[in-house]
Amino acid sequence: MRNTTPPWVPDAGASQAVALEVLLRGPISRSDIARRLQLSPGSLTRLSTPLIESGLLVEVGERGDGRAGRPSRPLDVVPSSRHFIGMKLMGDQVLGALTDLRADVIASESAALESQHPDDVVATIAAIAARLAARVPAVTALGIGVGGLLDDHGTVLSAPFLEWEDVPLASLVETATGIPTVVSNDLVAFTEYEHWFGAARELDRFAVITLGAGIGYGLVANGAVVASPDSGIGLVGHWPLDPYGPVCPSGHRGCARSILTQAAIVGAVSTALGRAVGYEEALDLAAAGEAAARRVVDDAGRGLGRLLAAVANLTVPEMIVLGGEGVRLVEIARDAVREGMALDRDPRARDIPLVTTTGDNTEWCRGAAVLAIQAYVLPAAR
Amino acid sequence: MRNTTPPWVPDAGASQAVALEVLLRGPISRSDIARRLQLSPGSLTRLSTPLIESGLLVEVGERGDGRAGRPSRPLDVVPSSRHFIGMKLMGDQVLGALTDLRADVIASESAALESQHPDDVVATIAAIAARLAARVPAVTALGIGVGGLLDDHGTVLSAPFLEWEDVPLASLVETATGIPTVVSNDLVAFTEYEHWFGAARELDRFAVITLGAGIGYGLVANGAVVASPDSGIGLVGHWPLDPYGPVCPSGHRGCARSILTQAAIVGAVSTALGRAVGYEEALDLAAAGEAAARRVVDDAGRGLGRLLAAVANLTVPEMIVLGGEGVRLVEIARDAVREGMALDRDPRARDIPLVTTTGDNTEWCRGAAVLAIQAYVLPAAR
DNA sequence: GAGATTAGTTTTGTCATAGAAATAACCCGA
DNA sequence: TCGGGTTATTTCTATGACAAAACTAATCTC
Repeated sequence: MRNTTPPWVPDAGASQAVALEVLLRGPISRSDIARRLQLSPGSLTRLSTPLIESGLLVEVGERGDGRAGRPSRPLDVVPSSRHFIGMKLMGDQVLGALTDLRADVIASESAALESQHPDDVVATIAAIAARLAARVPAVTALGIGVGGLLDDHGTVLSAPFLEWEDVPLASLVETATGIPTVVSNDLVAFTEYEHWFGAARELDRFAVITLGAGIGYGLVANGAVVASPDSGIGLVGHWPLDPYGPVCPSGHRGCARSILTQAAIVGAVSTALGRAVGYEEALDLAAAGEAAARRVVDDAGRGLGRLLAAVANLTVPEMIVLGGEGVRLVEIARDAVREGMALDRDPRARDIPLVTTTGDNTEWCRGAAVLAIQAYVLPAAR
Repeated sequence: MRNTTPPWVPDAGASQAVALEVLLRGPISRSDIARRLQLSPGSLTRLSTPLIESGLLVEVGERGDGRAGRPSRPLDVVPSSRHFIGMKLMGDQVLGALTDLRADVIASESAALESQHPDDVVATIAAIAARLAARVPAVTALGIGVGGLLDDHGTVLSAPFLEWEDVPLASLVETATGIPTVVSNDLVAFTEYEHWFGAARELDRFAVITLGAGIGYGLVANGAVVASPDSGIGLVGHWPLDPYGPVCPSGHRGCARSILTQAAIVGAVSTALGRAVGYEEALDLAAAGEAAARRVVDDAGRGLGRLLAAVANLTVPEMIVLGGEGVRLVEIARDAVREGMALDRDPRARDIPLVTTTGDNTEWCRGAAVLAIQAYVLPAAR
């Protein structure tokens, strides 16, 4: 299984920029691109023609939007001209998705892990990749999101949920599959997805919070993801939200993990009701007005609101994207979230739009696919 | 008094980039610039020669640093080739400083405000500017830092400490002085200074916290200041630091303003001792081991530490710069600061260097001067 | 003093770009 | 229906910024 896809653009430089502009800003006319990139109209003809001839771009239906003048002939990428695979590595299973050039999911697969040994994990990854790759002529690149600490070369420095240390995952997978592979932090991947193709597309500043087994956080400022070697530690997990709240395993009182995680909510509601309930059931009960569940969910919502206020105060985002498997909490406890947010927020400060994603599990895979797309599309940084 | 300075560089583009590189990275050899800007050595000769001939750059003493090969002839800007004025506008007075191209202070002046009426304030500003400008052949640009909300064109939208709303300060001052004027938020200015010429020079990510009458905050991420229309509200002022702390005027318990400001510390120590003490005296008492002062100062230090932890967790900075008139608190309560920071920080997360500035009042002026320098030096953004 | 090494200059050819003018394709009102 | 206004795109050409390569310069090492 070899990578047979043609290169992204024949040459680097302005061609790259034009292609990237079309990839990111969807159908866009030559003149708009010229304005954005500060190029002359003539240059745009010269640059776009070979990209169209190579099959990467196409002219899509004219846009006669009622204005005077010759209608523009917007350009768009052919999403299906390249395919990518994005995977999310979890403690007990691997999720994978086959996507196009815009990270839209074409097919998805998953498989349970037999063990957490790197060899088994790589074999599982390769098996999923093979099944997904069989559906298309070629897969250009593969991205894997891992919750943990990583270096820049795709080595997992530390992933507690797998009990891994210093596993060169990218090169192992690349060898096993023959597909160029990038590995990065799952939250960085998720954030990149929102940045390139998701709800925060085109925004210069936004934050991401995910709810689920843990609390995830990602940040984009000045048009790029803010990442550091510490990304992956989960720095907001023990954020103090409620001085009178429950105690978490590390001994913090009322920290984000003790209030906001699925386990915390399930535990609190189960204890209150004297029977085991699931996460969705807990939210359903709260929505139906059951007093104990309502209280737990509202406390969580208020805590989330305070966390959002903290993020908003320190990073002045234009939007906050909420995601993760547990994101329905935001919907059920929307008033409490707003209330908690108002507590720590100056009334003069502008309202930050809160956007929730579907909470679908393939979200993580799309994020990982974006990593692969970026590795293919972006000028190689040396 | 007219602006007679020559333009920054004859043409835009690569020349700009070379000049900027030299301005920001101090003495630097042609070959280093070529590497940084991805230009060929030949291009560097071509680009640097006219800049040297125009008097902007000079070759400074050779650097034979023991390595083999021909020694480099580092280039540097001539700081005294251009002069700027930076001002800090306060409720009762105006501070001004005359600086060179690197925002180093040549002379400083201050004057009390007769009233807060815009006409009086502008007259005071113009008087200081005239006295400073008399010391040099020409002043290229003038920058003013204001604590409050501003728009992009130098209009003060809201400055509570002056009771101003919608005052077009930049154009008023420009008319009164004849010097091109920019007005911006004082914290943005301070942050730009640290970014361009201060302790955080060259860093890609850092945060700034200032202590004084209020608590200031600034952020640089991905190599640029993160600013929003909300910059200037003072969003960290009511950050919750201590659930059992004192109550601030807005009714928040244990918020940053109620613990960290000079007024809060002075008030707490004075109450405890039953007599009025000043800020420096309160810190002196704490340093000398006086129990009540020690306790107040340590509480403040711990609170500051928790604020720093919050900033560090959400913005993953490479450094935090601490400044403002009250910055000596950090020195006196260093252990408490570290302790507070450790409370909310994952032990696996890397240590963030804390750097304190002098707390000198001209710091704010240098920041404002950097605004003027940037307005002159940066390619005009359209 | 020869060779290695790094810095900077000169020279030359290429190619990307802007600029201008032409063409295309629409709208609108007469 | 036709011509004028308007915007998009193309064609053509001249400029000039750039890289590449060869060369000079100035040091260190052996």
